[in-house]
Amino acid sequence: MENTKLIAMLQNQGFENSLIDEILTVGRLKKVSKGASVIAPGSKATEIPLVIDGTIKVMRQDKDGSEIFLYYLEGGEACAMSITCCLENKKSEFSAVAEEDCILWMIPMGSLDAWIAKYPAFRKFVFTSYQKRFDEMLMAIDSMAFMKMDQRLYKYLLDKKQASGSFEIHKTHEQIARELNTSRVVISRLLKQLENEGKIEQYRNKIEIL
Amino acid sequence: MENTKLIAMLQNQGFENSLIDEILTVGRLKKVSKGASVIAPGSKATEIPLVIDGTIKVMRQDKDGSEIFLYYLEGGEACAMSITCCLENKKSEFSAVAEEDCILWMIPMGSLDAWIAKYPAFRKFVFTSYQKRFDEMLMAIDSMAFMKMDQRLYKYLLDKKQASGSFEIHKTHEQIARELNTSRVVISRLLKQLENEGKIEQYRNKIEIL
DNA sequence: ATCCTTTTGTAACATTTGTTACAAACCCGG
DNA sequence: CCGGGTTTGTAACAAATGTTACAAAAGGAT
Repeated sequence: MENTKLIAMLQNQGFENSLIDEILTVGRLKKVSKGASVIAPGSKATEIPLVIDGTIKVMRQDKDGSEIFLYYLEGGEACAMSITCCLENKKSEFSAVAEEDCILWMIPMGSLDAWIAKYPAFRKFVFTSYQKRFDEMLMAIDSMAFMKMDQRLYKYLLDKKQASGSFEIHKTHEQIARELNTSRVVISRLLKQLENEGKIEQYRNKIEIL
Repeated sequence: MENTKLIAMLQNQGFENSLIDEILTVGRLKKVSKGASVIAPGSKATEIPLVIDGTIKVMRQDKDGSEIFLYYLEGGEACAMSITCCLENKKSEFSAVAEEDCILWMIPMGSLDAWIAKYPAFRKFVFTSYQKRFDEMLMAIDSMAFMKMDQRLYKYLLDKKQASGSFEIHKTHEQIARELNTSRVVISRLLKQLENEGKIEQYRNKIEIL
């Protein structure tokens, strides 16, 4: 049944039938359960993950374990970074973790360059993916450069709502603090503020957006 | 003579001879003097600038005129963002300004997709460009996310030294403050600190890196 | 219910960054 | 050499963020 969904997804991208065949032949299904790592930083990508189902959280990390949330990868999206990693044979600069249980279609890098040369729709797909990631990295940059933590937090909550399609966010203050690279106390403080402003309601392990 | 340099540059990329011919035929020379805008935010790119000579400063801006420095484009490099803009027909998300007098080769977008399909070396060039830009955006993200202003400032100075090949940086505190999106007083304070630590020496309109 | 762990609330304080104001130093044109 | 603009230095203070410490509340397991 995942196959059906995958095929629909590929057709939806306008992929040529022979390309779809190749993708199905060459790739493999991979299930990743919530919280598991999809790409570890420093690892070498040899396959490109295409998200069939679920959400993947992409983050940047520094040496001493701090991290900063960048964006979510959702159904139908591929990890553009992996594409370059594959083509350039470079190490991953990201870490990616399954935000929910995920189903991925792993495409080995071997065929990539040829597909780009051969299939216009694939070319378009690859460049559109790049564009999206660029945009999202720019959003992350904008947040960090131009916004104070209270705004960043609220934007984070709204983005999370958007990505999950739910008004309820199941995260602890500690987790949120990690993703925004700040401390738990700061997040508690600002969440309380947002609550007072009537923008959210708080429960244990849960925040509801109003 | 710019043509000689351009051709050498293209050959250096391993471009196929027929591709070089096409690039020469289709493109046009553009000179941009120091301080002039190369890409205004919100403008639509129809040509891709390839830097023959000089340095271009690429920044992100927000609505109220604040900006944040992202990276420099130097000789031999193309603006990856313009490529996606062209292919996707989207508006520019950046602003780019000539940091010094620049000579550019402007390549109209029309031929792009065909070249990517046809020339392996061009494909490689495009993806390498993307990779570089991604890396540099990540560096910018790392700075903002994980570093305090004093470190960011020092890194900024070292990057500028790297890009210009000179130990002397001809900028005012005000200009630096703008690029790091902070205030002049903060920069003066931190530069004084760096001076006390023996890392730099300050003069009017000039900072020397030791 | 009781114990234990996790999560959240809060206070007090330190550090970093931003703001305002003004003086001093420098540079250029006349 | 004398104004007048620009650049830099500095102080005093405000606001935002980070840190430490501890208490209270919630939930799960036995």
